Amino acid sequence: MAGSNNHKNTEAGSIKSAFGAANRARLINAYFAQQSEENITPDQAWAHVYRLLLWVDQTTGLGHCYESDKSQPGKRWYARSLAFHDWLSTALGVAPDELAKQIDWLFLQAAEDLAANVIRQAANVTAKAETQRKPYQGRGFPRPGEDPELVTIVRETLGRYLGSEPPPEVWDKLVQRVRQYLALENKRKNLVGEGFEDVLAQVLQRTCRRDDMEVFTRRALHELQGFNRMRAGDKPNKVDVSVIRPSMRTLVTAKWSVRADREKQFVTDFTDYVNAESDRKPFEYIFVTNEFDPARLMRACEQLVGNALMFKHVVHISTDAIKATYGLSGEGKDEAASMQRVLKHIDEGRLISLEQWLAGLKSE
DNA sequence: TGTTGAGGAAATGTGATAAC
DNA sequence: GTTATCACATTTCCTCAACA
Repeated sequence: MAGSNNHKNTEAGSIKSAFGAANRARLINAYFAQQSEENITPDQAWAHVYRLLLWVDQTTGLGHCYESDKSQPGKRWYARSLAFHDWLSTALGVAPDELAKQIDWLFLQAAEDLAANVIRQAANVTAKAETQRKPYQGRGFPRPGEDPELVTIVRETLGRYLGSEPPPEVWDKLVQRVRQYLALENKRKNLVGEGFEDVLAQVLQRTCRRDDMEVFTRRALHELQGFNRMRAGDKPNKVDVSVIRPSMRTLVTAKWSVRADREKQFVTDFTDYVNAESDRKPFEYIFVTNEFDPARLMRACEQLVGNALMFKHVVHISTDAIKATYGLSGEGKDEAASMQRVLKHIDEGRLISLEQWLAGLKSE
């Protein structure tokens, strides 16, 4: 935990970067503080990750397990999203229409902090903007936030229900609120990236509880025990999550989901790790993900370097969720085959659940 | 010593096109 | 007609140098 740059972020009510590392750490701590001790175990790890990070797709209302555009009604992943939603709400013990409120905790909290920050600074900002606009006063410059098209849409839709014409400031305010509402969803990306690493690190530490185990996030490779500095001038290679024990060094790449161009990065990162290794002892490379696409999972499980498998394990937040989501479907021929292969990897212990990985670390 | 702004890095999402 | 790939969009936070 030490080493994070807290600045003035710790005072409650004055959060500078709502989505930044310091506030994320604060929120994750707050989340676990309200959990009962007996709930913080490997078998509940998936639930903590999903409660903290998983969200509901705004367009379908269902738990997000695949890209939104492919999960629309009528498309192949809509059926699977329904199955996933069913599994998840059952597993968490909530009604399907209540799920949205039970998950996405980290984002909802951070968004609240962000909104509070905007309000706190609003007066300041408008005052500043006034002085900036002063030299152009009276020349009919566009007002900030002005959006005639959006106003037209609202006006035409409401039509005769609109009692009287609202003043321009009210239109501006409406436009601003709509903008903010739509923009909010885009900010999630920032949380799913580094936030996933933070949550994993906390889950690791809190469920394993070993004195001889250290967990780091985004630490430079050469600062980890037994890895050399790279050539001077090269930019340092940061490891998403690392688990250091006397018996083994585990380097983790954590990606909530995978995209083809990012798959290549796994191999180049691994090559860097191998080249930097200086203790002459083996280390593990592990991939933790919440990806549901069968082809992508299959490739990760089967990726070779030289003639050996690259990842010691591929870890999924919940292999039960995968099984439930795939169900009996599989429309394309290739896709059905990929699914079968992923299920086989689960049976054979190549693709394991977060619970299995944590239990292994704990009892080892 | 503290603040500010520019540029960089990193993340996922999306649309177009190529390949099968 | 589907899948893979590419290129780019969008957003935020971080770092570092310049400045008051």
